[in-house]
Amino acid sequence: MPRSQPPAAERDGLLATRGERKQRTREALLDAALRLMAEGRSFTSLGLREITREAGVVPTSFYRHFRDLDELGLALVDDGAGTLRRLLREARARGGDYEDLLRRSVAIYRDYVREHRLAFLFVASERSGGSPLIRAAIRTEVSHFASELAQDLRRLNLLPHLSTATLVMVCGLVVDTMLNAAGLLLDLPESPSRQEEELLETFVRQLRLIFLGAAAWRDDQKRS
Amino acid sequence: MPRSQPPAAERDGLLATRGERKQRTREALLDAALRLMAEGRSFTSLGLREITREAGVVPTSFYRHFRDLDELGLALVDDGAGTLRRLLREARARGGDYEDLLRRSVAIYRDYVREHRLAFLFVASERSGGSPLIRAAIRTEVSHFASELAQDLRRLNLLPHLSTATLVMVCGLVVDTMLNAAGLLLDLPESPSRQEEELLETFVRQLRLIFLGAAAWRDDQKRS
DNA sequence: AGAATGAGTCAACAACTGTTCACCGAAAAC
DNA sequence: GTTTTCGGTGAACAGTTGTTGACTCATTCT
Repeated sequence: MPRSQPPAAERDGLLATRGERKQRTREALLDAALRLMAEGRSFTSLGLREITREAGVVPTSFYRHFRDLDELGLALVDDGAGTLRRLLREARARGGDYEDLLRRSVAIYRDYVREHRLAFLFVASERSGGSPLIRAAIRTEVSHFASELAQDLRRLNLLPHLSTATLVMVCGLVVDTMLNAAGLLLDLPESPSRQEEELLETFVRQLRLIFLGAAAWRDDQKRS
Repeated sequence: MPRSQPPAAERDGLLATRGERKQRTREALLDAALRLMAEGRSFTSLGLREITREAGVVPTSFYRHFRDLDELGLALVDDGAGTLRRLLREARARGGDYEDLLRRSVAIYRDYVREHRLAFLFVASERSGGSPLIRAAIRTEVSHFASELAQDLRRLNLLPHLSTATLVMVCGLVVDTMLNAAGLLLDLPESPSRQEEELLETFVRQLRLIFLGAAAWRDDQKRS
C-alpha cells in the first residue's frame, strides 16, 4: 500500500520545504474551523475531530499545531485582528466632504466584509459569545482597532476639538456599530439585494448621527 | 425500591396540579441551559443530555417539553424578550433634564442587567453568534424593542423634530449600544468595581453622544 | 368507580468524542 | 552518508452523545 491519502498540505501545488508544508496544514485547520462556523455554529460547539476531518487530516495531527481548541481559537483571533488592521490601511486618507467620505467608506467596508466573509463572521459572532478567553482576546484587539481609528481621525484633522479620551470613546461606538453591521450583512445572501441596500442606508445614517453628535460634543459639557 | 430520585419538579415546595409541575420542569430545563451558558459556553455547544443532567431530569424527559434543542432555544428567546419588555415598563416616564434622565436610566439599566443576569447573557451573546434560527428570532425581538422605545420617546415628546423612521434608527443604535454594554457588564465580577464605573461612564457618554447627534439631526439634510 | 392521559423513568443502540501511544518516512542537520 | 528531527498516521481507550421503545403510576377525565 503506497499511500492511503495525501495529506492536506500536498493537495494543491507541488511540495515545498517542511516548514511551509506545516504552515499550510495549520492554515487548513484554521480555515476548516471557520468554514464550519459559517454553517451556523459557534466556536465552542466545534469538535477537534470535526475540524481535522474538514481539514482533511487525521485527528492526531491537530496536536502538532495546537495544544487544544482554545489555542486554535486564539490563532483565529490573531488572524481576524490582522484582517481588521488591513481594512484600516486600505480605507485610509481619501478626500471629499463628510457625507461623501462616509458613503464611500461604507461602500469600501461592505466590499471588504464580503471579501473576508469568514474572518468577520468569526470576530462579529465570538465578540460577545462563547469562550471567555477568546472573547477577551477579541475585545482587546477591537479596542486597539478603535484606538488606531482615533489616531487616524486625528491625523486627518477630523473632530479636532475633541480630547483624545472622547475621540476614543466615539471610535469605540463607531467600531461597535461597524461590527454590528457586519453581523447583519453576513446574514444576507452574498449578492446585492433590496435588504442589503436598506441595511447599508441605516448604517450610513447611524454613522452620520454619531459624527453629528461628535461635532456637537463639548468636552466640558454637563448641561444640555 | 421506592424511588430512585425525586423529579426536579418536586424538589422544592409541595406538589401541585399536573400542568403546574410540567411547567416547573420545563422552566428547570430552560434555567439549566442558561446556567450552562453562564459558564462560558455558547448555546449551540450545549447537549441535550447535559441540559437534562443539569436540570436533574432524565434525558428522555426532554422530549416531553421540546421537540429538539432549537425549540428550547426559541423558548429562551421568548423569555428574554419578555425580560426586555419589562425593562421598558419599569424604566418608563421619569422627570428631570436630559443629563439626569440619562444617568438615572443607565443606573436602572445596570441594576436590571444584574438582576436578570442570565437572560441578558443569552440575548447579548446569541444575538450575533451560533444558530441562525435563534439569531433571527432575537433580532426580531430586539427590533420590536427598538420600536417600542421609539414610541416611548414620542410619548415623552423627546426629539419631536425627528421623523418616525429616523427615530427608530436612533433607537436601534441605542439598543445596540445597550446590549453591547450588557455584554461588557456581564464579564465583570458581580460586585461594583472600578472597571464597572469606567464602563458605565463610557456607556453614559456614548448615549449622550447619540442623543446629541439626534438633537442636531435634520431629516432633510444632505450637507454637513 | 374505572379508564385514559401523560410526565417521568430505564435500558439499550450505534455513533461519535478527546487523548494516548508506537510507528512511519521524508526532510533537515550533522 | 549517517543520524536526528518531526509532521502525519493508525489502532485503541473509556466516555459521551441523541434517539428509540416499552414501562410506571399518579393525576385527570368520564
